[in-house]
Amino acid sequence: MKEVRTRFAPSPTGFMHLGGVRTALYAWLFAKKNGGKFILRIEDTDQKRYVEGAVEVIYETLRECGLNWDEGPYIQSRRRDEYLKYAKELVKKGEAYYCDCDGENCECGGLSLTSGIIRQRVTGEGKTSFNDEIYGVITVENSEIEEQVLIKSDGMPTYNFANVIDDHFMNITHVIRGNEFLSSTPKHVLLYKAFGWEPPVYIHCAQIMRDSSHKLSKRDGDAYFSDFRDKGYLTEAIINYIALLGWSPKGALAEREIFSLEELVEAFDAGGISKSPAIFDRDKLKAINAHYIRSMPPEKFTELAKPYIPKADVDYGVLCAALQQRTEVFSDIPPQTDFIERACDYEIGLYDNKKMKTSPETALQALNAALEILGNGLFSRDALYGGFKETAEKSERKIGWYLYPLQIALTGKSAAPGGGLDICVILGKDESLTRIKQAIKKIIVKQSH
RNA sequence: GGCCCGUUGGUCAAGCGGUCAAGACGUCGGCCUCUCACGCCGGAAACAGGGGUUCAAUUCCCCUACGGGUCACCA
Repeated sequence: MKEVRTRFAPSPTGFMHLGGVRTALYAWLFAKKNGGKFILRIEDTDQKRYVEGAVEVIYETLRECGLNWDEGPYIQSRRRDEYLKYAKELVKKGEAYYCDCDGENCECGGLSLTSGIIRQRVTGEGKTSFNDEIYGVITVENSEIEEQVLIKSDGMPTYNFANVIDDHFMNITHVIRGNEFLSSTPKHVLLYKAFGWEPPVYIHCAQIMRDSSHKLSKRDGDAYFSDFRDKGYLTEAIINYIALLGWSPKGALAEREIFSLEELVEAFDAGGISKSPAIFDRDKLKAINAHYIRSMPPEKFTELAKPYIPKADVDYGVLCAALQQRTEVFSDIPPQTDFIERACDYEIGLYDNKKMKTSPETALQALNAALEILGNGLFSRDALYGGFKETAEKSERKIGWYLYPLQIALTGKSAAPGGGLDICVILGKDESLTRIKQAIKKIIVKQSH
């Protein structure tokens, strides 16, 4: 059996697009699943489009995602003479010719041989067909295929030519790429035929879309892998989601959707790649990211969350435990923890709560009680809870009647990462007492108006 | 416009001639509860349309509609 060899062949013209990451992922998974090799090749034959630093971003992204390449990176621009050599061979065989400027769009201005342009010769008769693993047999009339340029006037090969030469000599067995190349594949097949080579197996993947009629583009602001990583998404979650966008496991695994990279290798199967484009769903990505966050060890969450939390003298253990269930993306943390530095500004109407049966008036009583409970006895969650419970029972009120106002007083927010009691423990005794006193003063001042 | 490809709930999707047409996200309702969440339970929601083939079509074929890709000395 021939060794499976796949490749990822991006051009360094920007940053890593999510679609590119997905293509790389599928190619990598396919190679690993079949015990083969994954090759990286940089297709930089268009010098005008070259973007400084883009190559490094490709390397870093692939490494960060765990998609390590077994060979390469091969750089096409450094192999230009190779391509020219094979183009000349085709000319010798009569399968290609120096551009004679008959082409409508030819710009070599009658320079003919000196233009340096080499085109493939295509007889307008017959058909060319190939088998795509996803789309099946595709056939086109040769009359539809143009006599494409192989070597440009600057001596560089075109994509279509370099791609074929490299895939052949790098022994690529399976070409996995986006289906924007589906239409140019017949040209590639014709080139293989001209050389007398065996074409690889083709696996074309449908695009990732922003909505039903636009693909996810760089202009949307978050089409890049780095956009998501910078917003606080976990790379495992991004990879997991991307894998499922356009591919799904079959049979017994059909209902499963949380996969580590290793598990994806195990489950991957090209037959599960879908023919139709998939719309990128931010909510779903977020849900998967949330799943990863919630199931990570608390210590790990604390470590990753710390940079997003204001530095202060608080109980991080309790805070992070509360935050972990409330974080879908790390960037959710700052707006939840802004109360740590000081209680947020609020209207005393916030004390009105139908379910808790509270109001600014009752809050005054509740906070005074809290002052007493906090002031006496031990400052621990259990001790405080006992204190509030006892007080609540004596007064025949629900514990929330005391604790909800406490939360407001401490945070100034109707929604906080934890109830009043938790916030107390997080802030500590002194800070809590200070804030309660301030809150009491605030209510009294407002009410006297 | 020519050529190529696609079309199951709002989204990702399972299904590969006979199913009450999975599951997840989202959404709605409920439970839990010191807020908000988490968790749990439940609901609404789909085979683009029309012809065939067949005892039987979501599944096979054709047409239409809609969508996408491609028609460069870009990849």
